[in-house]
Amino acid sequence: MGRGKIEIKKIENPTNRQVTYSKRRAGIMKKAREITVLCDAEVSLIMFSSTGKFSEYCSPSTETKKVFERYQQVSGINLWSSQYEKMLNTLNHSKEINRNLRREVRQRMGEDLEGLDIKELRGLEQNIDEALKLVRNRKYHVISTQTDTYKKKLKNSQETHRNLMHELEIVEDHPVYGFHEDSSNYEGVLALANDGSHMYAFRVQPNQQNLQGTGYSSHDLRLA
Amino acid sequence: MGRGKIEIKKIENPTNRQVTYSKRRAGIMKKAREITVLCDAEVSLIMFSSTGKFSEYCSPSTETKKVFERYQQVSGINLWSSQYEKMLNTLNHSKEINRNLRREVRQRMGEDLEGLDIKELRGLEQNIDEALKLVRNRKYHVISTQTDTYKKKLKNSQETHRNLMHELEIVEDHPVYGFHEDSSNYEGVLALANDGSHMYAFRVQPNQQNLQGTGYSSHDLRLA
DNA sequence: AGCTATTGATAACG
DNA sequence: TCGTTATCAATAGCT
Repeated sequence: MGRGKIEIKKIENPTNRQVTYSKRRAGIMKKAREITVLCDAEVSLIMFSSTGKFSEYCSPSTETKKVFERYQQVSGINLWSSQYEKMLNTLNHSKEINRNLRREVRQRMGEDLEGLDIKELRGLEQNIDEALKLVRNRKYHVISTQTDTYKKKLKNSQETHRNLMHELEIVEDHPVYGFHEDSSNYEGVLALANDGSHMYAFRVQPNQQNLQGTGYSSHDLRLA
Repeated sequence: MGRGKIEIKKIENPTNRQVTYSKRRAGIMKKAREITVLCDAEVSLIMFSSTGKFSEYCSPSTETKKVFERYQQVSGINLWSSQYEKMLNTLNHSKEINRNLRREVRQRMGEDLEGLDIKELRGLEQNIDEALKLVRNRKYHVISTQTDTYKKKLKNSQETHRNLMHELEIVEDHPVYGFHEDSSNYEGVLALANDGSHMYAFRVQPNQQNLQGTGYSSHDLRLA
């Protein structure tokens, strides 16, 4: 079709090639459009010219993406194997780390110890023992900091109150009236710090409860 | 082109439609082949007939998969977002769990305690204390089991030896000669169980050393 | 599937 | 890139 038959082989003249590409691209696009309409077909056509210019046609009822998915189903070719498998590996890796971390946590809680030999048990014991000391120290540190704060607050409040009394010229001897609530709070902290009888589930990550299989409270793990 | 012009709209007669599809499919395939050769282009053409029959053409130099990848790059459309994003979510989720587990482990080692209040510290302390007891119990259990085994072995060996002596009619009084090695092993176990001075890194998952950031030994974590 | 009259696509040129 | 046109190619309708 044209002013003369042409051989089907690469057009060496780049200008001619580009012109021919444009014309034939239009033609093939039209054909694609026609076949989709006439024959109710689903078509995806993607073209890159030799200069890298990209064009596509896709039947209106669908998307290129959908066609690809269907293509994948029919052809059995996994289009995203490279990306997908990479990620799958990463995921499996992450899950394995997860399993191991969970096991470590359980062992640090005194569970799942069957697989450990004496050496490991001794290591674990020492390690936990040290951890206990560290946690105790930290607790005492926090407690003392907090009691100091309360003491200061109390002192300040008392002074403020006393000054207030003076200013109001009520010089009767009501020693620290009005501070009952504060001082009870202060005692509450001490009680909290020393009372070891109240058992509750220690939960390091309270926001984790909805995640699959990751209630981290000691209680949960002990029951699992 | 044909014995008469036709309107470009769906052919209602299914037989006709199928015939036209076949003919035009051949035509468009040929066009695709021609443009790839003539213009040195890269082409992917995928078609599904109304009956679901699948055909494809792809320029010889490449693969449909490659074309898709290039398409994705150029169009900016993430073709496998559904699959991919799902997995990405799972991965991120897994990583978050991981982070939290790591934190839990660190806290159970007495690190990273700054974020915990008194209540939580007390919970952690109690929890670790209990874990310590459990680990100790387990250790003693293993030790006693192992010493029992050694005792039995020793006894058996002595008896065997004695019988042997008898059979060889060497009736001189060499009490348990030949058992020096065994009994020293037995003592080694006890020494191992009671010697608390020898510091070494407890490593729950020795096979994890190559995984990113997951040397689980107490030593590693303490230095991290 | 073939055939062929007819329309459609396009190569060459302006 | 665009229009024209002579020519070849595709195909609609029929067998």
